[in-house]
Amino acid sequence: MEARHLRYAVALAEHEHFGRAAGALGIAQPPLSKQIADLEREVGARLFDRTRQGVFPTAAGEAFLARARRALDEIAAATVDAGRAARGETGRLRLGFIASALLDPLPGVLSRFGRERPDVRLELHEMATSRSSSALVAGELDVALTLGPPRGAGAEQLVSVPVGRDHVIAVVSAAHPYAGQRSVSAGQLRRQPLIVSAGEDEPAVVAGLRALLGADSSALGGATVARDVHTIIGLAASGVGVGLGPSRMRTVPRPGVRFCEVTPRTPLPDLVLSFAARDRSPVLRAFLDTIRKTCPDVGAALDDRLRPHT
Amino acid sequence: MEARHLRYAVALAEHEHFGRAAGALGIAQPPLSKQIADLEREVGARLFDRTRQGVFPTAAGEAFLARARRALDEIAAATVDAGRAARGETGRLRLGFIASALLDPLPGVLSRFGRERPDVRLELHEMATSRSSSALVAGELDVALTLGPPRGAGAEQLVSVPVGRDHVIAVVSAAHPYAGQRSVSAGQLRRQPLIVSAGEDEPAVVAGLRALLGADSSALGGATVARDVHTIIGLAASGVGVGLGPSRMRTVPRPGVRFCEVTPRTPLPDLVLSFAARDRSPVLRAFLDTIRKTCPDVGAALDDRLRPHT
DNA sequence: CACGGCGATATCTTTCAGGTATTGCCGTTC
DNA sequence: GAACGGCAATACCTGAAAGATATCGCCGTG
Repeated sequence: MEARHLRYAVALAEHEHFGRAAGALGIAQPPLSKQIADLEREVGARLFDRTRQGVFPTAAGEAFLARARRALDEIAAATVDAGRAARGETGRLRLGFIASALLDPLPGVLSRFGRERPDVRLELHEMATSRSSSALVAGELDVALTLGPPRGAGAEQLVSVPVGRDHVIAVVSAAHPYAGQRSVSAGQLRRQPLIVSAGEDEPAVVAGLRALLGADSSALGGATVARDVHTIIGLAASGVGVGLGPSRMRTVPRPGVRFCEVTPRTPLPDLVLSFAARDRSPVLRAFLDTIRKTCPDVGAALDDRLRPHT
Repeated sequence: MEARHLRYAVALAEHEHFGRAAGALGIAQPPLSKQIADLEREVGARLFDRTRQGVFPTAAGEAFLARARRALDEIAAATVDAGRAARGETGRLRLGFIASALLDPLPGVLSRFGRERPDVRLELHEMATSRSSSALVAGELDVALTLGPPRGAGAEQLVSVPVGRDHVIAVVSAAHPYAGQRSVSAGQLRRQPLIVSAGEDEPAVVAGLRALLGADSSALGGATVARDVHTIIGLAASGVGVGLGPSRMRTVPRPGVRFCEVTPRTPLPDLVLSFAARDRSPVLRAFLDTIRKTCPDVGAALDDRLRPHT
């Protein structure tokens, strides 16, 4: 049995007349008669009563037609759904990210993406850089925001683009002596109780600070260790000491707190967007488009990475 | 798009391999490749990724396949459902009947039919003979049990078969002087308070009684009029008088009551089964079969009525 | 009784599903 | 790195069947 038979039966039921139904189908009457006859033979039951007043479905015909209409609806929906999926309007995007990405690029990216692709199911997984990398390689994530390029086995199958530069800044309470300064020097830091993060950013920040404070980094030994940047800022606000963290923490709105640059400027690993090089998923492409529109300076770099593979 | 395309896509998704899927479908590999290519062109999206490891649906392919599987299920169910409807296993039967039919043939018929055709929706409508007749002609009923053959416009389009003979019997309380008698004579009735029905059976019963009691039917003038046979029996049980009703009321189980024949035996109109002569509905045929099996003496009469039209 | 509308049948044409043979592309293996 | 092999795509051919045209048979109607 073919979809044609269903379409013909439905048209015949609608027009109650072989000639008119055939006309509506764009075929002549004899082929329609034959197709209906074939259908009835295959089903093993008469589906239509031919009377002088018109052609009407039998009880078996009604039962058949109910299913036929649903089948045709499914077939039509199949094409529509496939098209929507192909254009990336529906589907799923599994995003792995480090916690601090929630500070800067993610809020704008996610709200824009959610507006542009309301029917894409977003799955957000906060995880460390190394786990994101292996999850990407294993196909458990579609895209990731990590600190520095992904590392580990299979990393060469990934495409990575830096989406933002980052460096160490300090945060102090508004009452703190440094609060009025535009920047804080390494020497000033050595004389203060410090607050650093134990989160994903921590090793990078600590490494940066070691470089900043020089051989005499004993100040780090006594540093207060916070769970995340929010805690750093909270502790700094209450005057416990000078908080040190990634420049992205500036975006956390918090009264009674001042952010200062640290001199010399101490770079941190870039925030990096990465995904499987062979992934051609339209949802991913849509997400990359959103990234491109949200982070203007990323556009060219992304195009560079994508061109050679297409 | 044809069902073939859906079947091929589903098979390809299942086998993840053009050659093996084609084998399972009983065709060669090139036609399968072509059909899938045609399908992808029509849908306007690539549905399968051909990799060295195998052939796997894209996101669009997954969306398409979900619909395709449902469409194929509907198509398969269409044939099954049509077959069941054609065999009268599913559907609807609208039955009109006079109240007293609930006493005798209906309980057995309905319970048997319900057992044999559990998926047929039975619609029961108690109504007078004349309304059943017009409802049958108008196509609002499929079959009816009436008192006497259907009458009124269009009655000649109906087929009728008597399903049971009937006559007047009497009912009295166990304490009544007539209680021990096998039969009651017309003369005895003339000397007693009588209870008759005002229901559908009433005109027929009254007409029968008039014939029975002769010109001197003044006893009827003073008769108590009950709503239905249950009331007649109840009143008779309480000693109000002698109840008169159709012999079918014997089937009402009730202690403290005795039924007597009335002499001379006074026939009532037959209980008649009727349906539209042109109705070929399998559910109706199944119902007629049940009637035939439940009321053995009806079989031949039904066959007589059906043969010439088939 | 002739006519006209409608579905079925007969016959021919054309399209296209499916078969066979072959090519092209990789990945694997000596 | 060259030969091999597995796999999908392509080229080309064949046959079945969808569809067109012409006609028939059946009724109901004027």
